Amino acid sequence: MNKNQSLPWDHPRFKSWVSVARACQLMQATLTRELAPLDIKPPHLDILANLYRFEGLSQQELARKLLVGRSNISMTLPQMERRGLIERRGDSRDKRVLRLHLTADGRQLAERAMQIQTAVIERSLSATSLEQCLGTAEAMERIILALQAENDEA
Amino acid sequence: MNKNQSLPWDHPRFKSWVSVARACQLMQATLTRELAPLDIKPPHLDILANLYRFEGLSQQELARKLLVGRSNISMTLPQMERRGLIERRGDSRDKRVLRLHLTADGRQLAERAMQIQTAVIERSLSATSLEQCLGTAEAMERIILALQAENDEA
DNA sequence: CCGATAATGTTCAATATTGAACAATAAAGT
DNA sequence: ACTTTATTGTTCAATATTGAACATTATCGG
Repeated sequence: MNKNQSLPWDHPRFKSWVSVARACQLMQATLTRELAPLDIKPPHLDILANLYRFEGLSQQELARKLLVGRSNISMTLPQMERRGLIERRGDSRDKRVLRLHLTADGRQLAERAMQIQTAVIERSLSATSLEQCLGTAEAMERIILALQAENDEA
Repeated sequence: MNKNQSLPWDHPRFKSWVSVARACQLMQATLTRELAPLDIKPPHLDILANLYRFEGLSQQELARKLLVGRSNISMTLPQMERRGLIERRGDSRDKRVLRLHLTADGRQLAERAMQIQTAVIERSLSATSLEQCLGTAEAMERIILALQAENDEA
């Protein structure tokens, strides 16, 4: 009778989420492989893409968007700066913050990397209808809200 | 005209996938926090859950299921063995492989951890209908197949 | 049987990630 | 003005993860 505890694998929502997690992991692995020729990894792409879209972000804001610690950003950015991909300029009003900007090289690399990422996504989702994609996105947004609410109280 | 290149954020599938990835990251963070009292992290739970379900797995098989390198498993398992959660017994037919088993403690911890995980999932997906969960799972399975096919050729 | 090839697990160096402690600056409360 | 509290970025030690090189054992072709 299994100790009166139903196994997780019998929960439909649990099983669904396992599929989501696995797909994410595989996507990550594929993206890592495809980005290798550019000599960057998914975390770098995340940074480049965010700076591409949101010019002048601070390190704190960037860390929050990427859901990583400040120390992570603080140790990763200098590498990218040395590679000439980004610039860090002090904010004139608040001497604590550093505002982040892409260089011309960084912007170009960002475009190439995002093109690769888009291609991978298009390939893997090509068998899924637009409607189902949007439905999935909607479900994910609800989950994101629920988890953010939980994380905020904690 | 943006260099004749449409931005990724305009691709509906791209945007959908971003939601998926973000939800996964948040779920991971939440799970990490909720598992802390048991003094384990998501990777350990993955191992425990797989051994709970598939008794006698080899390290290689486990690594493949979890999508991590063999070396990862090879460095993580001894810790769990020292904690008395698992056992590694040599296979009698093939002297290369080690077969993995949960101890009584390991099984108990696995149950508690899976209960926590299930609770987190149920909470975060409660606002999503079963139909939509299943629809999402179906989409994810298709994506998994596509990505596995890609990874296999490479 | 024997040599070549493949599979399994281990080790090691390189890299990534985290959280805590810290210094500098800003904001708020008095 | 001044003390307290918060915020931002950095540093450091601890931990995780990876890929390559390696030793051991299996398997396959002759």
